[in-house]
Amino acid sequence: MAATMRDVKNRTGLSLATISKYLNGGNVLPENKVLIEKAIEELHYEVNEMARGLVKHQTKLVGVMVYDVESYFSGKLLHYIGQELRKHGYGMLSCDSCNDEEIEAENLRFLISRKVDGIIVLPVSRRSTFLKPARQNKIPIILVDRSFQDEEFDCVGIDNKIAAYRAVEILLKHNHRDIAVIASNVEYTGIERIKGYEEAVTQAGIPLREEYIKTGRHIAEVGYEKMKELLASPNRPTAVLMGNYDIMLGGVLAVNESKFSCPEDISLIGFDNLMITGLISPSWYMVEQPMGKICRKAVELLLRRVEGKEEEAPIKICFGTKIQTGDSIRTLA
Amino acid sequence: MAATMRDVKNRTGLSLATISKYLNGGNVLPENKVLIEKAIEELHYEVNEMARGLVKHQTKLVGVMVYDVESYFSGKLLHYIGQELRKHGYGMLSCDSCNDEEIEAENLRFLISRKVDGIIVLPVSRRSTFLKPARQNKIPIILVDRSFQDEEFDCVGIDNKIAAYRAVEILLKHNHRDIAVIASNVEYTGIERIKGYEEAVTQAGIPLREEYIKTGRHIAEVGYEKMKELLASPNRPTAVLMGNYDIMLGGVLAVNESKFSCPEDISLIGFDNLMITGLISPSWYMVEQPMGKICRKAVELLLRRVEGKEEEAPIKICFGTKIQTGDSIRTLA
DNA sequence: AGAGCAAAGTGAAACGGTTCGTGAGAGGGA
DNA sequence: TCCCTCTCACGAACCGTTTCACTTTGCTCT
Repeated sequence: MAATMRDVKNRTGLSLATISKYLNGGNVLPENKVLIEKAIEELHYEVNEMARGLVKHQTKLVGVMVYDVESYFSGKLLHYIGQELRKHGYGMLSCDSCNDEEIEAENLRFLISRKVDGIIVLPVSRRSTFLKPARQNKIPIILVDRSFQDEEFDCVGIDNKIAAYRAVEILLKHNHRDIAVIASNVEYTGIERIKGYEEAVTQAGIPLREEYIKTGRHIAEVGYEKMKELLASPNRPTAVLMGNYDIMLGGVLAVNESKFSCPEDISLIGFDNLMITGLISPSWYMVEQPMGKICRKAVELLLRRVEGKEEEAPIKICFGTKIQTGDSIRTLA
Repeated sequence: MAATMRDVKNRTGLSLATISKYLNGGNVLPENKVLIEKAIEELHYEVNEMARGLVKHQTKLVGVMVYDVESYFSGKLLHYIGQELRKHGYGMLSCDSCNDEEIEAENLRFLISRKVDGIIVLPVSRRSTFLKPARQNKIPIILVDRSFQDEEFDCVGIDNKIAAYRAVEILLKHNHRDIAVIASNVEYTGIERIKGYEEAVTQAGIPLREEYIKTGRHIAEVGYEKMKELLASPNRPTAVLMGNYDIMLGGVLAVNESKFSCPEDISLIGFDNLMITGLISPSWYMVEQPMGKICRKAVELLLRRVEGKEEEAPIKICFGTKIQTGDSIRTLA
């Protein structure tokens, strides 16, 4: 059995209150300080954060729910958020929603029963209803990357419409006019990106074509299937915007398997940066999100809520994006 | 403030003991059961796992420490372990050691003060000394993938020597004789793999060449640098075994940047499977670890320790590996 | 020397659960 | 009808901290 404060008390002859004061940085006589430190050392005493949490009504634990840990984007997010949280003395309880709304709802209950101080969520669901139990328990929530229309939550991310708009702009500058998009239509983010695409194309005076707008779930398989459809089409586009990391993964796989090559036959621009960029030939044009900044801001915002400066209004924070250049776009005549 | 058992008690008129019995699946009169369920529903009551843990001396939390979350291997591991843990009602507290021994030691203290029930670790350090505090606190520990020589811990992984041996065997079968290896020499796993390489080469009657054995830290940069050295060497090898995922990442990057191409000029075989395999041309030969199995076993073993069947002796479990074929090896005349 | 006052120390009551030893009531057999 | 047994319910103690309201200690100042 691990040592407790009572053991330290017995060894030093001091009271629990004094030990507690020492542990929390209060003033203690130098000789007592030495005494306590010696006892802690000898007993290998470590504060029981659980007991502390019980009386302080905080666990120093933050729940992080991501739509799919296997996705590179989620993994990266977990990395940054975990690091940032630790810096502030918080632990991270991560949950994988496996792209499944039911699992997501169940994960939330789990986090609530764990009494986490706050939750950061990169959601699967399109509607915020599943977050209700957390609301009822007054647990602060920060949305990352994806937002909802139907209710007001704090949210940190990028302006997806503008980001997609800029990506299409690049393609237009290379004289492409037959531009398609493959994106997710199951979450707000994807829908915004499609809007950005439509706006850019329309503003360039090009009529929108139904067949050039491919949508589906936020998974690699969708990218793969839809890219195949585009390549097989009699009106094969000259360029494609792939609206998120997973779709890009599938899309490029489809191109590699086909008789067409990039950028000779088809120009590509993707979303979200990859660690593996250097491994791929040709290197890609990509819309890059400032993941580090996003995560730092999300944690900062959450902790402000947790520490309870009762600022009511939900805050939405948008960061700008960068375009990473590559060889995946061909300039047309 | 969230509802507590006391609220349920007041609403039902029953005692705390009865509510507790209900919550833990004990027998309660049907009418009381209905009463309790109604109260829980109305109050949105959720058990406070922290308070429960305090008296039961368990947090239902497992710490998982990985050497570097950014590494694909670590991410995958976290995914499987987290999933498995949840299945058993445990939460996962994940820590990133950032390839730094000091951070690793600090993370351990963090987990101990969090009173985790057990720890699964994919270590950075080569020596087990940093795990001492956990030992003193009698927290069960399972090592995954990497092991130590100097002390006895439970460990789940693969037989690294044999895996590397088999990889070299493949190269030999394709008539390669000038075979180099790039691997990590900072941890047991890498050292074992180098041994497997040496054994296979020696047994084929080929003398070992100092210049063909490149070692360094377990990071992509090492793979990049060492591969460059090999390619620039007057005795350029015809084939290279890349001893882990990160080194492979760097190694392939170096080849792509060079005037040489794979498999025409140089044959490659790597370690650990990638999600992105399909994206890369040529597709790679790789030694594949059964990650799912490894993680399931690690969790199973840990939970057995946690539940305290006091089997003393440390257990080492080795799974077999598979070779994934690809186009990255050329058959020599 | 004695009053006054910080600074440091203390005991006890929480926090939200579990569990153990008892007690009350229902049902069954003689 | 009485006794025994079985099922549920209950009160109180406890888990390892923090914190509140005091008390003690040791100085300084007059």
